[in-house]
Amino acid sequence: MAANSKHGKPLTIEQVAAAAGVSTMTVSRVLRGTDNVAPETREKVKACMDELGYVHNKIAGALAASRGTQIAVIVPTLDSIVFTELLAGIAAGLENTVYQQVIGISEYDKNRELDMVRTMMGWRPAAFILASARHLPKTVQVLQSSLCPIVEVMELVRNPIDICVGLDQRKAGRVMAKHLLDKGYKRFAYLGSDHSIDHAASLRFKGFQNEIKKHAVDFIHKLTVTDQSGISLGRNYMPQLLEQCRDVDVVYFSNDAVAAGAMMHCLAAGIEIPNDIALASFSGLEIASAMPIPITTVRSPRFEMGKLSAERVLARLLGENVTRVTDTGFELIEGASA
Amino acid sequence: MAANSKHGKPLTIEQVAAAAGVSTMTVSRVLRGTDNVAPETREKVKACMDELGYVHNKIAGALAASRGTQIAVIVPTLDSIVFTELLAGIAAGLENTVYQQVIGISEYDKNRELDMVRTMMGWRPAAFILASARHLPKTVQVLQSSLCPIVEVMELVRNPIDICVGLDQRKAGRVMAKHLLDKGYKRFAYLGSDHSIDHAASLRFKGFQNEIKKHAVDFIHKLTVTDQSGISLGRNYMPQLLEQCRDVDVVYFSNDAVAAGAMMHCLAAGIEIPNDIALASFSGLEIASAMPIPITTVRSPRFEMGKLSAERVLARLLGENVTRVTDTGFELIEGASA
DNA sequence: TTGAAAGCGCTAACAT
DNA sequence: ATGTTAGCGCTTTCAA
Repeated sequence: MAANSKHGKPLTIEQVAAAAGVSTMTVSRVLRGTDNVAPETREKVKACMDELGYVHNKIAGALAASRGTQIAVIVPTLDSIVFTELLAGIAAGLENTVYQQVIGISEYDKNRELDMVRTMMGWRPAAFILASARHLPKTVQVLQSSLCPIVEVMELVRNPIDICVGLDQRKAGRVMAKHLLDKGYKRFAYLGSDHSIDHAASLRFKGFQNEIKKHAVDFIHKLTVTDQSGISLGRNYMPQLLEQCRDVDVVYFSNDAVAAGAMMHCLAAGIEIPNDIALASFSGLEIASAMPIPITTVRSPRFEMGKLSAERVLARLLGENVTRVTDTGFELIEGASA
Repeated sequence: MAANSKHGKPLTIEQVAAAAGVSTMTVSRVLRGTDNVAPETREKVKACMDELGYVHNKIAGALAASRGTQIAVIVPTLDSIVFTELLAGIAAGLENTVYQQVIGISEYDKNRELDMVRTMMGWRPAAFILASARHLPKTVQVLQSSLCPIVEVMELVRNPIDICVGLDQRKAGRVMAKHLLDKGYKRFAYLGSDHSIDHAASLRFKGFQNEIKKHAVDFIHKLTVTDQSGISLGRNYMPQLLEQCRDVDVVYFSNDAVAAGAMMHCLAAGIEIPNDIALASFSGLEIASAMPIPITTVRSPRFEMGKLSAERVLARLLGENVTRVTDTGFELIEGASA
């Protein structure tokens, strides 16, 4: 029977030590699985911990060892599968280590990001992983002062604060533009969330635009809105886009959720894809391939990026030398929408 | 200029105190915004903290105060918007308090949930919020020994461990069944993820089934699969369902993502909704209303449940008396799919 | 309004 | 293989 803390206060190592007839240090060793403890002693201590229902106090542990086991992760939102898959990747990379991720949401707001960094820093995390590459100068300064590994993930940058794992967003735009040009499309439009919100999307836009400009064409229309990015954005603004420019061949979207929403409108309105209009996008989400007409898109390896970020962090924490910038690449997925 | 820790180790309160010419206690008071500190002293200390780039060490703080400011939240997955909206609600409820949520993912696995609870308990959280109502007995025991507020959210239960905020899942099923019966549907089928995985979905199924049985009908077919719940599940298994029973009027789904996937198949296959077949579901997700034919569904108030959970926790932490069980209700949303 | 002393529960570093 | 000692950086409690 567990005789755990009905006494008001949680148990301490000392009580376990007393019960097992050993010193607190021995219990501490068993707890951390370190050093050499005699197998029988270990078993005895473990039995006592079980019976008493003792739970290791990591607050005291982290203070004494002056290092934590939390990895602070900041993502812009959890509303996009892109970031939840990233988190799943990080979790996978951290599996079977002493480290755990602690998630913060910045809501695409740089000031909030700074607040989050400060708050999390209070818990003295072992490392930071940020799913963005644009920060306030102050944020960078605070991060650097922590002297711990810092990963910027998703977007490839030349001069990361510390470590970068990402893909070349401009190139993703270029590649899609090239693909569409090769297919003979000439009259392009763009629909997406506001570029000041989603920096990666704006880089893709620029990459795309640069490519088509090489062929002496430009977007004949660009509609960006400050609504929350997602299916509804595409569903709600596609009619407006089509009204504003009837002579479009193909629409490029900021991401698959928006493209899916736009396709919903087309299906509802009897607009034929890709005959009346073609659609192309970025992300490689489940929904893109599940649509009645699979969406032509570019898949970003979110899970892999998350896993790699975690691995970089672990390597660094072990004192290993680590590749500072990793281009994870991406994959063009040809659907039937273009 | 910030002269922060280039010295290797992070700054301590002591160094701030020295710089400001006060005791560490005074700095501590400023840090926590408690007690009475002379306004001028406060300003002076704050200025020093800013200049030095000091970040409050919450590990030491939590240890000394023997109480943490983290709220442990465990959700089954982040792959469903249902849970990310719940988290957003919790975050909203915690806004402008000293508390922050720490998120854990159980992956619908009760053993993992126990592990998570134990791990999180190590950080001595101020409270637990669990987005499920079924736990291992050991999990319940460990939770109870923590003596802190425990909220079970999403599913309404009679005898919660401590506090419950949720909706009556059976009733949600019943209400939809009634709605469909009223519309004259008679031949029902079901498609969803395996009931051993998603307990709430199985309750809705049972509620639905009980209601139709009152009218002397039962599901003519039920297809449950262990694939990960989502759009793909509906998209991939709808053909199989239709093949196995061609004479169905209406299909009830475990949730909107599955229903949306199924509708994708129908659209692709030229099956007319709701004439050839009607679809009905549960969740009230963005995608349900964005489909070319909006899906008839039942909306669960995820955000509100999250917010309320946080509020209950805060009230309890303030020593207030708290309603133990709250039925948040739900809303039938009539689309065009049934 | 401010300060001094005594821990919070654990672990590093050094014995033995 | 196990124990002893001295903190980790903060807050509590009590005093001034």
